[in-house]
Amino acid sequence: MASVAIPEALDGRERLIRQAFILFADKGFDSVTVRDIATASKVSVGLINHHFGSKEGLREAVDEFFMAQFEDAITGASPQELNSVEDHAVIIDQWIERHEQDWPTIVAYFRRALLEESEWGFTVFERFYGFVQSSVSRMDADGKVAPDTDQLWLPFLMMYLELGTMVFDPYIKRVIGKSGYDRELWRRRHRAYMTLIRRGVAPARRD
Amino acid sequence: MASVAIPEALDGRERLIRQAFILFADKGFDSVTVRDIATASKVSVGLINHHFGSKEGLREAVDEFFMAQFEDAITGASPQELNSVEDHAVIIDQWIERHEQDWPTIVAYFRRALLEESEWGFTVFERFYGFVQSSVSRMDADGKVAPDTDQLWLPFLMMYLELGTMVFDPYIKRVIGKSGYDRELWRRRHRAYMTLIRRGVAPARRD
DNA sequence: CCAAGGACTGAACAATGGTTTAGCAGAGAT
DNA sequence: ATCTCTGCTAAACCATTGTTCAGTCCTTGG
Repeated sequence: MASVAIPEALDGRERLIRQAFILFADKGFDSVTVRDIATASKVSVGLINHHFGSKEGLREAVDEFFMAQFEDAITGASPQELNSVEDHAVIIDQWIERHEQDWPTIVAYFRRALLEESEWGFTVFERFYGFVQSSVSRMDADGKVAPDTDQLWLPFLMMYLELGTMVFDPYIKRVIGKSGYDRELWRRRHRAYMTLIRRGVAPARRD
Repeated sequence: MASVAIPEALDGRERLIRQAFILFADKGFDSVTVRDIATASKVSVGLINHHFGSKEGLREAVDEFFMAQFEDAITGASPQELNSVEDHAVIIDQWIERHEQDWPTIVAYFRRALLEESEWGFTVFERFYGFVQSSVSRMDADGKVAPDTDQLWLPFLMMYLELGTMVFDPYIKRVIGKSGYDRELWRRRHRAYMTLIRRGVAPARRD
């Protein structure tokens, strides 16, 4: 339901990948049986092993499928000019905007991958880290961050704010009834995030 | 290895709970078989169903066992006086300090619970949220936070910083070789966290 | 001293789920 | 027209895993 329907026209292999993507995102790799996937894709069980060798092989194909989108998004966004630490958040926001229709599935899949500690999940984490880290150190070179900033932890903490929003979204849904990526909520989150990064939580010092 | 060895003297029931706690934390509920647990606990498979009815029953017992520690920690810390938003972080730090010897297992279990979205995981999340939320609004009443602060998101963002440190610790280990809860690293994280909360990342404004 | 009940065992059971395999249909090449 | 390769099917296979059950041992109460 979260994602766009899978075109009937695609061949079995392609349907399997896309359907498995949705199912893995929704229930996690272990909880989805090959029979579930086959039925939902309207193919026979055997086809999975025929094309991918094993269930694990299917996972790899799905990871690749997902990574293609992710990679494209990262490289597509990079060339932009970064003027402050806040900018990288803006880039992420834009990416989310662009992927709006299947964002829920992407979040869910990402979430699973990160929490299942698959090799691939680590790759994604590392890549994201590199992205945030380099923009922080570039900003530092430009004197845009406080001199006593911890260059090791700041990037991690900033990642936690982004990744936390993904990983804990199911809980946000239960606490306030809507996804944190809901239009209005997301806008608010953006402002709150920016404010936190810009000046922390303390009241403005009256100088 | 992460946790203290289980005393031989304990009866089967108790050994099962503690051993399952460690195994669940390490590999996740689904990936641990009842035989694994039984063998590690030096009892027979049948004993699990004898005491807990089912594997699921054992999980509940383990959750309870875990919650007991958690609860005790929360209530033990609450009465303290809170003078700024930073203080709740200090309380958390103290708690971690107190649980040092089996902290790694606690983190791992917590992590799993959140991933699996068990009913219980939600309870823990909600409880933690209540804790952070109430301290933020109390601080607000005392004029300790900026007036335009987003009362909904700030607590969540602060939670993400704490929970992110737990949930992504396996990745931290792989990126920098040590756990984020490693003595020295943790100290640095504490400072970085405080700085972020206090004044964001921008250089001090020269007034 | 005997009966009862609870902790505990280990073999047997039944279901689940990933994999294998024999075979079918259709498209393209010879 | 036949051969062959490929996508695909469905039944059968078999290891794994949670659960059940008959029975042993030991402690406690009468």
